[in-house]
Amino acid sequence: MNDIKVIFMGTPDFSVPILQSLVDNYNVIAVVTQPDKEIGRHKELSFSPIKKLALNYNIKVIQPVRVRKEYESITALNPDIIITCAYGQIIPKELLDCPPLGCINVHASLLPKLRGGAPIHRAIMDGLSETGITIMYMDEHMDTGDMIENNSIEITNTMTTGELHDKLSTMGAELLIKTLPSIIDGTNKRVKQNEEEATLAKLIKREDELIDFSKETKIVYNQIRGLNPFPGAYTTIDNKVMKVYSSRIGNSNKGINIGEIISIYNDGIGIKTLDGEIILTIIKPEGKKQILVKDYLNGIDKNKLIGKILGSE
RNA sequence: CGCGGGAUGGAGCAGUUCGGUAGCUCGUUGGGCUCAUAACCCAAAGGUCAUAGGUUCAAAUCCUGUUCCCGCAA
Repeated sequence: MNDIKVIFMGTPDFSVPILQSLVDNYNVIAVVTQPDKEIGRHKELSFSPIKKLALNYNIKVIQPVRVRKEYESITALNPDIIITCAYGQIIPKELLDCPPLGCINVHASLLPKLRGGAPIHRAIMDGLSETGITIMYMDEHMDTGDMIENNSIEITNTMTTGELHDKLSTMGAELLIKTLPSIIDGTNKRVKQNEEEATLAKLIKREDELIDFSKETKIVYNQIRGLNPFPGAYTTIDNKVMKVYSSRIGNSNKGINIGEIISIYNDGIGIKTLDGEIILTIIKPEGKKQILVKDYLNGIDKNKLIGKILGSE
């Protein structure tokens, strides 16, 4: 059964372990990924992580600009099954109907919770205590198809998106390999999603990255760890952008102004929030590298820092 | 060549405007104090000032090229 023809569609690091495990166990005849992008300051052409892996194994790579229109090179390969994971484009009906065993998606949440493009970031930013992986059939809408199998994982209070990403990525690969045999021989489960329980995990936009200190401390804290390590939460200081990668919750009630620097600690700076204090511990000032606030404080006059307002333009 | 910031002992910075002794806060090492300490006191080690060339009696500083890092925009 392992000689069935598999096509994998995916793009970022998250989908790399999934493709790797497929390559190890099945006959992957082609990989579909996003087109090469000009990225960075000097517009260097960059391959997606999935393309790099595929090239290592000499697997055919297809990179449609719009897969909605350019699906024929994929259907022409007559795959038995298509497996997607964080591909980045909507799959057209023509493609969904093509493989006899269907189109299977590996999604990084416990559906119907957190449908959409940023389920890992949103799980932490929303302060959830649990998330997971769902293996599902795809349909014409975003993450709404019937569920086959899932596996949950606890989100601890200190976990970042980066840590959760890596755990879910590994879990997704394992669950897929465990589930695939039943899909191939037709003995798998098939459960409809409960629409009433559905939530959305929208893509992260620039405005989602700006820290709003007028929110509760817990919300700010979740935002910061939810955007670590990428793309990073940010605020401004002296009219310059400052990214914030790590923080802890303080217990001071000093200060009047939201966003004001109210305390200096050995390892961080305390900022006034709606209901208390958030202590920033890892930051990246504009033009600098990411540094511990402990180190940042060595180079500046601490007395001048007290009373500054962050995020005030 | 999209716009901008940056490179100075192990870390974070000042010094560059106006050329003239390598400085600060930490860390490290050794010693002291202390019941004790991440606290305090004393001392020491540690820097081709990213790199190449130019101007000059003299360059971290002025001029030119190069490399690397970062923010924005895509």
